[in-house]
Amino acid sequence: MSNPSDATSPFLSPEQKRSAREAKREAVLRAAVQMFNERGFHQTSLDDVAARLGISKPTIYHYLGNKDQVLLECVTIGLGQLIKAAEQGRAAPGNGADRLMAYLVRYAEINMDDFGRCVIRTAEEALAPESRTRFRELKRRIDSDMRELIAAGMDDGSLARGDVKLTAFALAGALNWPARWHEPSGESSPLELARGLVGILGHGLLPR
Amino acid sequence: MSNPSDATSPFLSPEQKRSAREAKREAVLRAAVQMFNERGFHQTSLDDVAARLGISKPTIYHYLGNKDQVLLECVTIGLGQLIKAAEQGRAAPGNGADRLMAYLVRYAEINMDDFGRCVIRTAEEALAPESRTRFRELKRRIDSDMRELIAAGMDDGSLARGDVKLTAFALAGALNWPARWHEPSGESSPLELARGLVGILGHGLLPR
DNA sequence: CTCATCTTCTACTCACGAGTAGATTGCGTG
DNA sequence: CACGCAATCTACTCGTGAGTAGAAGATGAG
Repeated sequence: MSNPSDATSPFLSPEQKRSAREAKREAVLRAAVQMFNERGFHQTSLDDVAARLGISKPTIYHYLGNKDQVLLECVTIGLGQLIKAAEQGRAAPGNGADRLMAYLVRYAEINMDDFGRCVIRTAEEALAPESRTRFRELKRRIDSDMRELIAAGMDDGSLARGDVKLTAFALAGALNWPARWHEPSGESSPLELARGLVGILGHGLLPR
Repeated sequence: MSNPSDATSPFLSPEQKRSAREAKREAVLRAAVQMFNERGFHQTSLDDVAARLGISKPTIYHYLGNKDQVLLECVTIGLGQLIKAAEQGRAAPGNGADRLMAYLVRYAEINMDDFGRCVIRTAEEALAPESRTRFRELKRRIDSDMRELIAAGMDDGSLARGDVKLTAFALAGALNWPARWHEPSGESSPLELARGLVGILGHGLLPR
């Protein structure tokens, strides 16, 4: 509107510059997270990441402080998606069980995506102490979100009563695991898989 | 019996020497796996492991070829325990569901133990290519063991029918996860936790 | 007694990769 | 025009840790 550079012009407004910078930062994170997921954090040097983007290592340092921060940003993005999913889950229609299931499906899907996979595959020890603390805090938040949804479902009678904490661990484990085995190029889509897993967890192994 | 060195003698028979050597090898693996679990593989140098045992690094190399082999041996031990558990599970009394549940409890317990935890916490990328192949083979074996038990239970009607492969992934995920969060020094014992988790998986989230 | 073998050590080498110094180019502003 | 700032590069430093060379002490065999 008030911005005079609607068309393709080499003269960028301050706002455009900011978002260009932001886009580059994100491109670095995206490339990094994919390589971390493919080859592992310790097997991926920042030189490798730079090469993938056709840039040099100091450029990465221009956008991000150090390798630890690159990883922390990646997992923070993934955890942010999970937090958002919990908010949406709480607002979903239906009873407690419906809301939990909606959340769980989304949770599993995120864990098959770039940043979500990174959250699961990242061992805390890989992070520097302060980053590790931050990582733990966010994960604790995710855990408490899940427990809250579970407890609500047990309270309204739409879920079987049981140990909330243990249930959360069982669900998290089952739905985190795809981050380790699911091949993005595989036959079945993340959504199908997510629904399948949640179905199994909902009904249990034993016949009804 | 025929061995003249029953009492404590500094003169060791060939057999004693062999087992002494074996004991040292195992001590190295035990120390290594504990440190890998605590601090992570990449954060643990063989100098660290040697220091923990009060020996020097070349001594480790005297018993094991290289760091990769140390890790491979550790996970192989863990996977061996899981294979053994499957054999015992197949021989357990009761119907298919009973056998599966017995196996699952044992499976979860192993994953809270030193070598089992290492299996779960070890990312394939950490291993050298040939070791990685071996690791994959063994894990595939574990997976097929579990699927076999599941399929048998579905066949005899003691388990609900469903997608065997997906069910195996859901169970494995839920029961592997404790390797990441369970604190050996925690309140509840591995056996209790294992039973709790298996109970949840058996009955499902929804009320019956 | 001597020689081979096993165990262990001290003291290296060497590659890799995180992180930095400092130059360069180019745009935008006073 | 000159200066500052953003973006990017080439070419380093430097620590760490895997793996090795080679010596030294014990033990047992011929």
